[in-house]
Amino acid sequence: MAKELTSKEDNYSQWYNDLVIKADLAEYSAVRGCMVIKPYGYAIWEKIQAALDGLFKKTGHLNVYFPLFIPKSFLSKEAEHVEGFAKECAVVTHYRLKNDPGGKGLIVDPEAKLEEELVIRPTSETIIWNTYRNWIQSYRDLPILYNQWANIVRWEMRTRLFLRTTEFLWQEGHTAHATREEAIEETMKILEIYTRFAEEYMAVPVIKGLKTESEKFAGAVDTYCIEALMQDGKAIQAGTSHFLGQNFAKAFEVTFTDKNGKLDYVWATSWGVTTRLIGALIMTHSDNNGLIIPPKLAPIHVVIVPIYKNETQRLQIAVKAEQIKKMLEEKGLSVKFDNRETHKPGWKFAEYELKGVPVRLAIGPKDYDDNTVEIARRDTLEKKTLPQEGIESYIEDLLTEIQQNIFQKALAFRDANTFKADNYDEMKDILNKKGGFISAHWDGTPETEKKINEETRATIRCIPLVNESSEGKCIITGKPSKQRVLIARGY
RNA sequence: CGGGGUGUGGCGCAGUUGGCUAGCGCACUUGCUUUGGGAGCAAGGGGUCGUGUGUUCGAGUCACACCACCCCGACCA
Repeated sequence: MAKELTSKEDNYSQWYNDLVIKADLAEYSAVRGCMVIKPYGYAIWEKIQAALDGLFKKTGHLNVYFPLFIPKSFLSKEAEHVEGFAKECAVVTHYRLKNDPGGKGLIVDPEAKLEEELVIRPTSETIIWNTYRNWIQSYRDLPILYNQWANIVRWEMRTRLFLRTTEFLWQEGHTAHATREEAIEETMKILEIYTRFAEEYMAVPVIKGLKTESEKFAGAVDTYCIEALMQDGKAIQAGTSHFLGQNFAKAFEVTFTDKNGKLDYVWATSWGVTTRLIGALIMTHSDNNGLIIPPKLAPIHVVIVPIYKNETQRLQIAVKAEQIKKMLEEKGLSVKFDNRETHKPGWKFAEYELKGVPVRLAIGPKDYDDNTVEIARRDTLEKKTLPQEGIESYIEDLLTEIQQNIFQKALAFRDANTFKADNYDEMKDILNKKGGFISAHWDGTPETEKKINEETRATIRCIPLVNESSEGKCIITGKPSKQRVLIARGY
């Protein structure tokens, strides 16, 4: 009663906003377009970081940290890159404030103007490649496989919690290679890592694909992505991996001597995922009762709620709860025993459902007498009473099952909302009625792509990598097409 | 930047044609009773009504200006 969520069916976008706020993941800050990520939301981000960081390290990547500030001149060195980011850069022009002589607080000191203005990084390719120039002389210095966890600023016109904010957190990998083949291999390797992470940890099924010319990263030769489908039928890009060719090496004069003594430009990749993943996570699984968090990313796996009528029972049950908590922790699970006396059990049940804790245990007087425990799973809302004996292995298995179940559910949803369209009217009809992924033939031209976007507000999300090649005709122009592309309205 | 909307205790809102003491729900504090699906009763604390100027005997209410935020578009992960 205290916290009513707007229902998904009623207003999806409001449901999402309510959920983020009421589950205490994040809130709006005093700064327009920027959010405060609260402990529970940040805990999910930390889980994401830990898992991805492990996958990066296993494949030989190391973490570094580059500055937040980028000299303005760096950005302009790669022509397409400037074009892509110029419109959304925050710029530092001064380095000092002073008291207003008129007595009205602080003003920017006009004496303290920077000789060269600094851009707050919208991405770090330029400063990193400017630095890599000094680190690379020979093929022996390659490859460089670095990543950084950082914050980024892109001055967005319209923002939404986690999905699009002016400042956001991400990881950006920047690698340098001796050959084109090796750089492409790296690009694909990372795409695989992202796919695995999305599906195995986030339980979000994704489509691997290649971005079209007009959708690719400014400065890349090829941009690969993973695309997921949200419950409202809109697509979201969950990660990108770019093959940068020699574009940045040329812009920053990064050359190396190869085995044959020949001078060449270095080959590059960059790749990233952002706090937007949290938005995708929410929109893939959650329901009208609140969040559903996959066990592998849940800050709390199991919550234990005690139920009692008097002090004797409270103490007895607390002892039992602590025992169970300890057994579960020995299995490596994160367990919260909510023994607050300030809230009633019913309140706690609702609260942890809202927060998406995968498993809830309730122990009351009856359970105490019978050596049982009531176990409730968040994904299906099923409740069972089971013996305390062996509960820890049961829960371990249950968490695995929940992880699989929500993935399967999301996969089934995506499959049920992926449609083939063989003409333009059919496509528009699907878009307007239910949304979802539309698989259709496209003649490959930017003009047709633009027309689709302008007339339907949908975009070509990607050219799927796993794709039966099928001859067909472009749904707009009727020109021949060799394969279908994935079209959807997106976030 | 265009269109729409909202600013009133921490949150969500009501407040009539200007009228005397600014109210309701939630949250908060204290006490008692409660505790297996968001408890009940009682008592209490908390407000420059977004800002400024004006009209008026009198402004939360009317006028003008400004500011902030939210939603919908164009841009984007």
